[in-house]
Amino acid sequence: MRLSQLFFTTLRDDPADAEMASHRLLLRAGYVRQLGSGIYSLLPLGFRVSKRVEQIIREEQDRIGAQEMEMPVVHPAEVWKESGRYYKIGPELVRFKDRGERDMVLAFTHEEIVAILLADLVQSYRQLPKMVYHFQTKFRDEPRSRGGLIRVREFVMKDAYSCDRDEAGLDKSYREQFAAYERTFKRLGLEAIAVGADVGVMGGSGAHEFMVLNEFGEDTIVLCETCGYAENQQIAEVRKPDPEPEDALPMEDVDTPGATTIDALATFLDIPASKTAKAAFFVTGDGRFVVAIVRGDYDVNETKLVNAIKATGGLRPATVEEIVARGMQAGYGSPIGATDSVVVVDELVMRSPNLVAGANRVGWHVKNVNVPRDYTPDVVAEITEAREGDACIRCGSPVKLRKAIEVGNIFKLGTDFTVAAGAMYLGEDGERHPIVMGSYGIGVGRNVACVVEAHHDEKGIIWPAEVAPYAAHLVSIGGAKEPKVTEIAERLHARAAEAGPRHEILWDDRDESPGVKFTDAELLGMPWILTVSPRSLAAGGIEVTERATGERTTLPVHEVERMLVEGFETGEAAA
RNA sequence: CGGGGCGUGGCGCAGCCUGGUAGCGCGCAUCGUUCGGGACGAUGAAGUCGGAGGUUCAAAUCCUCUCGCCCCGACCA
Repeated sequence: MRLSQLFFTTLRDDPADAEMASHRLLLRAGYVRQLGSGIYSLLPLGFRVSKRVEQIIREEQDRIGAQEMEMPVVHPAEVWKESGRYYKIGPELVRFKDRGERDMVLAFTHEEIVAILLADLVQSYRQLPKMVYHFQTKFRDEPRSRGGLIRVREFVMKDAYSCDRDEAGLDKSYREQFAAYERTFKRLGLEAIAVGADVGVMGGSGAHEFMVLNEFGEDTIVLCETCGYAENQQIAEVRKPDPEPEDALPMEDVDTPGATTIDALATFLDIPASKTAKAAFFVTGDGRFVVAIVRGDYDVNETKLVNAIKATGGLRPATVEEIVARGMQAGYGSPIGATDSVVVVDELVMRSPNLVAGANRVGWHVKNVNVPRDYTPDVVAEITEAREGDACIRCGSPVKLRKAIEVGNIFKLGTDFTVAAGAMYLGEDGERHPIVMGSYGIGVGRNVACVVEAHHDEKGIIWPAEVAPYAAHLVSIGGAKEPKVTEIAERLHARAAEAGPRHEILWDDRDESPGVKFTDAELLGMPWILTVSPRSLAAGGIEVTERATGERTTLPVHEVERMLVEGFETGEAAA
């Protein structure tokens, strides 16, 4: 490809609205352009990278026997009503009416469609297992997109679905996908960590998320470097030391003016936060009022809380009026005397004696509160957020908390979707059974951005060879005045093109100064930069620079021609 | 949805407070000189100042509404 012909432009200044390196570089180097919030165009360079990423994913899916297909982006809402998710998912699911006033939705994901196809196609256990996948656009009207391609509203996802006879089959499919993901991310040049994850609105019995550490990540993962334990903070548990045993003392009101926070309370009474109880108030999507109690030195983990009370539609913080209406006082709250509330108490509070809790009176707390002596929990569960330095649940070493980006996930779905769609098969036993599904997603654009996050320097992108849009970037210096240079550049360019699509190179044939060309070459990030100039020819041929290391060698023209055809990955260039 | 910020040629920005009819750098076009690390000179093109309404003799500037984008939070396979 001649750079002079390419549909793109590089920017000399950093775009104002790009905080992450990947976003800034992809914009500056002319790989993507933004159309709206969370909506992007892939320019030819970005499109090529995207296709290379897809190809890696495809090869690894094919390797485990998944079959590529394609499902639609626009669905009749009926399908989503049957599975129940039409009502379960909020405004992220885009709804509209077609000309016939029929309810329609934009594809949020494709479990429903697979389940319908299964109901249609599969009758017998002999037809199972099956695994299918596609690369298809999803639209999720997220409340807030951010980070360039990291969190967008419209994106292409590889979503695969396993369809098995039973749980054992699902386990096998799940393990195969797990392994395929490990190979995929390795080939993409990403260090992805598989962490245990919450199943969320997908339901099902188990899930892993593949996470890449990144300070701009939206998830926090809990890691143990000693034993390798890794889980999303949403579900991660840690060992909490047993409190010192004490005899339960009688409750006693204590005047605590202005102490509306745990910090203020602990300071005022000169006690550790671990001797206090913290109350948090929520309202569930199904309208229940929830008081969650954790010890003052911990925070409430909302995901765990949701799971503990099986709250459909999630949680929102309660308003002051809602709290007061149930006999409690924000800032001085506790379940003592509360009415019309679901009281969820963390297990650590249950075994912590004589805590200071709210008196439900402004300015007052109560000392020596003991549960269940002083109030009755409706639910006792582990609902705290793991903290940096807490003891690993497995080995007891201090854990680390790290921000991370989710580059892929795998879910054991079970039979919810197939039961809803009536996707049953006739088993060897002569009985009808629901097909057992798993679902496995990888966001393509997010992975492109993550590759750039992991592979760049202050000058620009450094593509791993397997995802680079072109095999090499050819810089010719001297322009029209140097017919010999131009002739050789033409030849290299043509030779690479003849060798096939994966060998194609990008030739900067513009009439620009060498400085501009080198700068752009480094910004664009092809793994190899080939320089042909009067100087290089005098030195014996073509200057070959490895983008990642900056190592340079000058090789004879015929040698470079050979490499263009046979590939650079073999490593001769650096030798 | 709550909080904060920003919309002025393709990109980055100034001008707004204190109204007087739009400017800088880069980029772009033409010509010439240059040519191994974002060259130089000359000439030139390009802006409904996000949109609507209002105040005023006069609005990029003041007021009201509105749209969009970014960041933090809420949210989130």
